[in-house]
Amino acid sequence: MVEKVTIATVARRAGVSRQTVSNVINTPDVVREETRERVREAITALGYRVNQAARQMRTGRSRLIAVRIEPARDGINGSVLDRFLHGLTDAAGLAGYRVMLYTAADDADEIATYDELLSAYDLDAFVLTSTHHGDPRTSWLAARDVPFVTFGRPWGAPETHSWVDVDNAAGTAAATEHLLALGHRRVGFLGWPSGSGVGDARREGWHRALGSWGPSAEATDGVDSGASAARAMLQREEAPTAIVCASDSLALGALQAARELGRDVAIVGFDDTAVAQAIGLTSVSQPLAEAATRCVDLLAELLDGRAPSTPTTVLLPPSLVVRKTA
Amino acid sequence: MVEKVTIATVARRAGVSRQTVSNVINTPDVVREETRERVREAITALGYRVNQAARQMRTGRSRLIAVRIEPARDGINGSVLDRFLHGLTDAAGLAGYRVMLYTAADDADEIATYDELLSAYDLDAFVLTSTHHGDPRTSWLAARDVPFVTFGRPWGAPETHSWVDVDNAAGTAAATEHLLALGHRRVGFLGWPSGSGVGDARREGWHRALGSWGPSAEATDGVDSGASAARAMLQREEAPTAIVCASDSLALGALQAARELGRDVAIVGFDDTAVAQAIGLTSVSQPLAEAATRCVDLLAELLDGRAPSTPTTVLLPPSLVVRKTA
DNA sequence: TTGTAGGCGTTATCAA
DNA sequence: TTGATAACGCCTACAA
Repeated sequence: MVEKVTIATVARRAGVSRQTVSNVINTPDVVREETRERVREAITALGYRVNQAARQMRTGRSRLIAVRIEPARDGINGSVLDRFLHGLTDAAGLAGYRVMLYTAADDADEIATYDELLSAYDLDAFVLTSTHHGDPRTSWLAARDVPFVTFGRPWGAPETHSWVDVDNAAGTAAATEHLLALGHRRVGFLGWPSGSGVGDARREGWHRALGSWGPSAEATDGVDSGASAARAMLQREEAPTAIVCASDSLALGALQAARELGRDVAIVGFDDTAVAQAIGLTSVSQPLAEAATRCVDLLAELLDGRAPSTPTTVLLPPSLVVRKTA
Repeated sequence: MVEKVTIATVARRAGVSRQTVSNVINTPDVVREETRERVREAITALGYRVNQAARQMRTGRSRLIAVRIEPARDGINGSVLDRFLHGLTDAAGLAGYRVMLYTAADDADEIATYDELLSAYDLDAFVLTSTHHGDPRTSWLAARDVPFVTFGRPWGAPETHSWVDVDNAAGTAAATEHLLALGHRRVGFLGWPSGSGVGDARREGWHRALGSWGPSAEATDGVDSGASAARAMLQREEAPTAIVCASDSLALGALQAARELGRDVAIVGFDDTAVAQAIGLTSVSQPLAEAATRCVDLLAELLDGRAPSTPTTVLLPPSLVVRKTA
């Protein structure tokens, strides 16, 4: 084991007090240039690094942010969170923060975890994903003045906190416009049952781009339910020649239905998951790495106390990845 | 902000000294039952929780373990790590540890990160994934007496540390036996170029179950390269009627090739990724949650100093998920 | 079995 | 501009 290098070691080597070393690290401009240089040399020569635990004891801040890792329920859509997490870890590292993971079975469980993480580890902030209507997590955190941002807007709630989200409606709108440009006129929509925020926005984008209501159907997320809903839609009169779907799972189902029926239907999915890449499904892609970076930016603002009085909101445009199915 | 509850608050409320409270927490058997109960009541009544930073200052241990989150390079295989991470976070939580994430561009970068995490956060241990031949990470950690386990055996290196791995050969062997039981006699193998440890083991399992060498081909991982390798294999004389693949990506490629050629070929993939689930691909599934749990078990052993003198190794059997393609 | 004293490495406060 | 001192919350050693 290497001899532990503390601020005292550095101070001795540079011939200054510990406090001066601390100042060089935290408030460099208050130290005379010459002294500062001497201390910096000592720091690099000794390979000194601030001990976070000790710093945390004094400052009450841990430079740790927490995010929940959800089980990949669907499998297909699981990798979305994965990519977001990677981006978050990268961006946080650049800003001098580390990411801690936790799991939770539901909202109540998650709130209990906040409580524990906060008192045991002095967590600096949280990043919440999968926001939804009536989300109890944000108000719990807000009531305790715990800094946080959400990836996903506060559905149905007042915008009292900063958030980052992807413009879901713009995504399906772009998909619809792409299909219209290809010459399709009867562009259908295969979405989730209404009430889910994200799902409603995706339907809304399709409707807006179409300028009217085309054929549409609802199905819970999944390949099989998507297939049967698509089958029904394709067997109606005035069946669509193209379908915009709320997810890659639904799109995959639609693809199966079209194939079974021997119909040539253009299909666009959402999320650009691995499945889409693998089978050549045209899909709407969320800028997850950028979303993660923006989350960290907002968090850093909050933590540095330089946050504007009104919460910042960031709406990122998705992009359409055109492949073989449309 | 709620008033901070420290060990002193608890001591005051229970009418004992701080030391007694500490004993109740860390060495309960040394405290008289009656006192212990009184202290415990105070702890729950006040909602007291040990402050990890302060504890860490004294003990030098952080109850934090770190694991690298890799970018989902392939997309298809990316979710494997995701599921492992989720299991790890769960298991670690149960054992009183938290998981910290980091990213790294390559082995050297990862080693630099170890150094930083160790001195700044006093990390207790690391979980390494994606072990490979000539892996410099394990020796770096071992040289510094840093506790770690690997998910993946030490390919080509002496077994000087504990590891958990999935029996890759058993997976492809089970796939091959399944195909033989279905009546196939010419069972081929589509794998990665030799030299990759995991890939070689998967080929070996196929060979072992077959009892001889059948038709085989090599391709770098990916749908397209898998498709062209499979196409070539299927166009040879004595073409296989079934193919065991080293990954779902390759399997997907093989599926495409078979369809193009109008051939009815049974296909089995590896990893049971989202793609396999979505398209009904029969695939070998790794018990990732269990692998994660075992990693935490081994780590806990190491950290509690109750590790056996020889490293423990755990080899988990994968299972075959039979779907439509075989 | 319980209590007292001291120190882990850092930074805030205040004095020089 | 720099330095001395105290304190963050906890645990180890030792004394009672």
